[in-house]
Amino acid sequence: MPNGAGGPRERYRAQVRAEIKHAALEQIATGGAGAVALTGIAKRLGVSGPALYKYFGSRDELLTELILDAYGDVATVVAAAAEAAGDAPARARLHALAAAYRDWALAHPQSYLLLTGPPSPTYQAPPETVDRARAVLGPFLTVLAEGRPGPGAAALRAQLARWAETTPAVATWVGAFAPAADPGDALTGAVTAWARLHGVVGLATVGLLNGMGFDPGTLLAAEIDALADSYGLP
Amino acid sequence: MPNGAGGPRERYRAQVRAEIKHAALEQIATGGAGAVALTGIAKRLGVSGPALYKYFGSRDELLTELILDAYGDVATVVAAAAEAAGDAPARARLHALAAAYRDWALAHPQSYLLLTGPPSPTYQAPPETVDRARAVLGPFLTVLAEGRPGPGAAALRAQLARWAETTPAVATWVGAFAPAADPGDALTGAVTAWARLHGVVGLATVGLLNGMGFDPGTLLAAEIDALADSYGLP
DNA sequence: CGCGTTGGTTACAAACTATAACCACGGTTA
DNA sequence: TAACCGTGGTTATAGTTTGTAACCAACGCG
Repeated sequence: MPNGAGGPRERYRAQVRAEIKHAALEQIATGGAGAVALTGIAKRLGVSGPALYKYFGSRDELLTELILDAYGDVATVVAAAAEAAGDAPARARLHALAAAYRDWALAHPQSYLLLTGPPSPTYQAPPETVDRARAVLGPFLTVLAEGRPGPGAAALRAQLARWAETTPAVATWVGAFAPAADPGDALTGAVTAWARLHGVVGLATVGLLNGMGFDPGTLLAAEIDALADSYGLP
Repeated sequence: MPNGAGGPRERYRAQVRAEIKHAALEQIATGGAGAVALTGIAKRLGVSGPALYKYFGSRDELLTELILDAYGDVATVVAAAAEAAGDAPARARLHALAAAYRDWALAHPQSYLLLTGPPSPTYQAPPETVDRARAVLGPFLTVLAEGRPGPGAAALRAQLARWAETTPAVATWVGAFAPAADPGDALTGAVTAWARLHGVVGLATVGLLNGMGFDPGTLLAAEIDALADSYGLP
């Protein structure tokens, strides 16, 4: 029964795995997900070639773990922002969450691309990613549950309410982050916020906003403010 | 001076280039941009290997051309929607433009990913893409020039107005699509619409919206409607 | 103190991009 | 009409990449 520390072999194994992931993250930061080459990592680590296959079964397995780590990072950052925002007005808290998301993404653009783009043709996203994504969106659920969607979102709200009714996992998820709220309202807000975040951040990380004479943060702030308006957040 | 038809050599060359691009698009449709393998295309075309280098200098050069073609396709589709919408109310026209964009993206998700994601580490986006992107956004400029941004977008509007003032190409662009409008207002609307489009469509094409119990089109409609609201479009 | 798991190596297969050298056909032109 | 040379095609080759296979050494555990 391996405890947290484990034997010395396991400790070494964990450390080497961490080093591999660290080197892979450097590759990603410079060249994107496609630049993660196992041989390159091996060279950088001083070992050679197939040794890495003792630690990761394949390149995709390594990428999967990096993706899950990245999701965890952004979830942590967003949760910390929610914590730090304390009991500020809902609109201010929403802006804080969005800023945390944006800052993380713009600080690690290639990692964000890792989350939002299929890195390799053979890669298949693991199912755990949906749980991680829900963890990221949780705080938004909490904040937006304090408002109500406008009439234009009625159709969306109906679909999401039905989703929450028919899928227990979703109901427990929204229950965990917005206990007293109407699930349809909260989900509508979170999904909309997600789309607006990705709209700005996705374009920015890909570089399509470069040279357009405005700051992505300004655009995102406007988008989030409009969302707060239509939700009637104070 | 090559006329439209050109000599027989040029005709043949153009046809083979088109066949290569067609095969590449099939590869993209199934496996994404990373799946474009020159050897695979060569096999499919019955020729072998390096023959393709007589038509495209490199894999990236082929991808570049595909990207420019895809931008052209989107621009055409959106322009056609603007044409078809005729003189309907501005809100209806905006929805028509957004639907055209969404339909194209969801019909060719991998091509959309080609536009919005760096396919390979070595790839460098060509400068023509910005012109193409502006052509796509043009009709949005026209429609949204009929409204005015809300107070929450004041900072963004100021930055974009300054951009239009300092960059002649931008001024002529907005002048072509929204002659009588205030550039800051029109640009704010187009950029915001672009972000909302990409927010929904980007998430959908990557598959992150799968299994979430709602239709991306519904979300996008709500987003566009909210945009029309804050712009005061009839 | 030895035994076996674990980590590491080299060798190899397969796929890919890209270059080089070379051949054959066919359109253009004298 | 006939030579020419440019174009498209070939094979051979170099260099990377992901993986697998076989083998070796060493370290930790009982």
